[in-house]
Amino acid sequence: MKHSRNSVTSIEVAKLAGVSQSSVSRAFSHEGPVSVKTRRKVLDAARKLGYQPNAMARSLITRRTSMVGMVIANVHNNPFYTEVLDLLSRKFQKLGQKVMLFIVNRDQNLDDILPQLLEYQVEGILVTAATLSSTMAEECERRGRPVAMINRYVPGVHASWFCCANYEGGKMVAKLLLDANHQRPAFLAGSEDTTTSIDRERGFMEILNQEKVEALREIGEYTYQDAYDAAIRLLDRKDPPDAIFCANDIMALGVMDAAKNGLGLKIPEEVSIIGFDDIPMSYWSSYSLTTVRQPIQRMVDASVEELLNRIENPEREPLQ
Amino acid sequence: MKHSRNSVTSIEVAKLAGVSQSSVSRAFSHEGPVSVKTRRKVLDAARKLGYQPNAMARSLITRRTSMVGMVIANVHNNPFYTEVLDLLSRKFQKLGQKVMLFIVNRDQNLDDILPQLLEYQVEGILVTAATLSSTMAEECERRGRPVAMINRYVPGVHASWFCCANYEGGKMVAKLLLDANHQRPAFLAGSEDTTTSIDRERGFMEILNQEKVEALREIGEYTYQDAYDAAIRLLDRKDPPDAIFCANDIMALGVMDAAKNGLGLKIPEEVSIIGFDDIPMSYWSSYSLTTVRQPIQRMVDASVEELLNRIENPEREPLQ
DNA sequence: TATGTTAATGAAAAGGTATTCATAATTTAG
DNA sequence: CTAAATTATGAATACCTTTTCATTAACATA
Repeated sequence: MKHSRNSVTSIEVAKLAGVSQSSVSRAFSHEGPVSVKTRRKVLDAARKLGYQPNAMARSLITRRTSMVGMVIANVHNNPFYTEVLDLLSRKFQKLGQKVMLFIVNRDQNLDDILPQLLEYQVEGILVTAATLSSTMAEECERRGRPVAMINRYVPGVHASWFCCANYEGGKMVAKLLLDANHQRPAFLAGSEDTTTSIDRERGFMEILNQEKVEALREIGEYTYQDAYDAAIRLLDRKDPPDAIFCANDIMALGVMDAAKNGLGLKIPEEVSIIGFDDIPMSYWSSYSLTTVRQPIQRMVDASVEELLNRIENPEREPLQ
Repeated sequence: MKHSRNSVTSIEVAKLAGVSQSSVSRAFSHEGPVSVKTRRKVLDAARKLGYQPNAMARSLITRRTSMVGMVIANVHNNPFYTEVLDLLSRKFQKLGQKVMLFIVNRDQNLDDILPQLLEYQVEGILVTAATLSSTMAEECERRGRPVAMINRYVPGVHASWFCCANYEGGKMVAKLLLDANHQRPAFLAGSEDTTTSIDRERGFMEILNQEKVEALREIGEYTYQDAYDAAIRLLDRKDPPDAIFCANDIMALGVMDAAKNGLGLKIPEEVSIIGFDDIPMSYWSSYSLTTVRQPIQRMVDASVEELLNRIENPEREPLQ
């Protein structure tokens, strides 16, 4: 099947403008010596023909693509990552980077995604809310394609990562609850294999253990419904908790609804609920959720800038 | 700045495998006659060197990129489009298409986005919740890059579009309200320049006009907060509506919170509220919103399939 | 065994650009 | 007004593949 995309090339533009192909190239790349006269001739001809440089051909010779890969999970069930995605995309756009997007499941293996990104010569990869195997991360780095991660990290691998202070956040919540005289806190974990949940819990328990306060524990899967169900289990026992710290906001909202509407409990009189993320919905008047804010804009800015910086200033001889 | 991405080429693989570069290419492209022996030699050598074909070089000669452009707005403030984005991305992935993503503002001009997509040789463009100028849409089509739109359309332009039955949905809601004996309905419009809001309102008003029922009207900007404020204005007047049909679900949630928490009204006893989209949050027990479902999966499937189909079977001679 | 078919291989070209190098045109300095 | 320095230009090359074409190897048929 012949695909004869009627693409007009720089040669045709050159012919029409009465100059060489080199001059066309120079007129378009905002560098290189071109007289204003030929530049004008070229741009005129280009407009007439609807010419536009071919980024594939250019990247072949410049060895640059201005493309980055973006791998993100949890977009559909966690507004926090929706916002991350939004901010990341806009930030990359503003800095002139094209984004090749892959949306995956949180627990999905990326081993078949990464090769695709590398095949398309992305210059760097940003991974969010998904976990990269250490071999894969190293493979990318070895090929000179830096990797930056948001809210994940791979121990022992040379990749940049940007997490908010999850551990400290957990501690903060524990102190807050103890100060408010809560006797029987609970932690509602997200998935067991995410460092965010683990670190928040670790900080939380650290303080509670220090004060010899025991805590209940339940697990959800980072979703509203899972959290709702877990909250019912938690609150329906003989010795229910008087405060629940949730691994993220979406879960906290599920817990609030379970307490309020499911069991008719008053919040915060009968049970306090605390989230993590500070998604827009936590402000909604049906919830007014107490939560720990993640500095999302700063995390996005920092990760993007680090990634682009590592692209522009590659470490010497990444391989051997 | 020399960017010496230590990329290993097919030539080096050929050398190591002791075959010609052509054979390397054939071994990787799952077509073409290759003996199992040479294929094995090639793949061995490739693995040893960490070789991977360069998609840029390939696309240059095949004139195919397997890349599509995706332009989407309202991702951060409307979960409906978050889900559209998620489903679209996964669908494209499943069909072997790479996605170049642009997240824009709803009212943003796409005139600087489209050239970037064309420059990178995307084979088609999918636009969602953003509006494409007719000249731009035609420009794409003229270049043989089909355009498909979800929930938008450009009159008189040869681009595919997929909207749910907004007009009929609006009529349906009006009938529902009249059947439930509502006397004083209101419509809360989203932005004035989106066909979704316009069409839903048109259907809604059509039925009300038929029955000589007058309707109140307010405008928000498709956001929770705007809708909240508009609802206060609407419900705080001497002659408040007894039912509010909102242009989308997110607005309906804002309206519900305004009615319930802001003004202490009972829903649905004192005022009925109806949304449009059927986002997950409409199920949440704090809301239990009545809403019109958009067949999101079908819209996504249809639009993607149509787009890819038009890519594979281009109209004869799109230009003149 | 000789001949005709098919499969496998390598050499070479093509795809559209940026860039180097040599040459030509222009400007500046002397 | 000439020499030197600078700027502008075009021809040719390189980037890394896929694909065509011609050639060779393998195989089956007569």
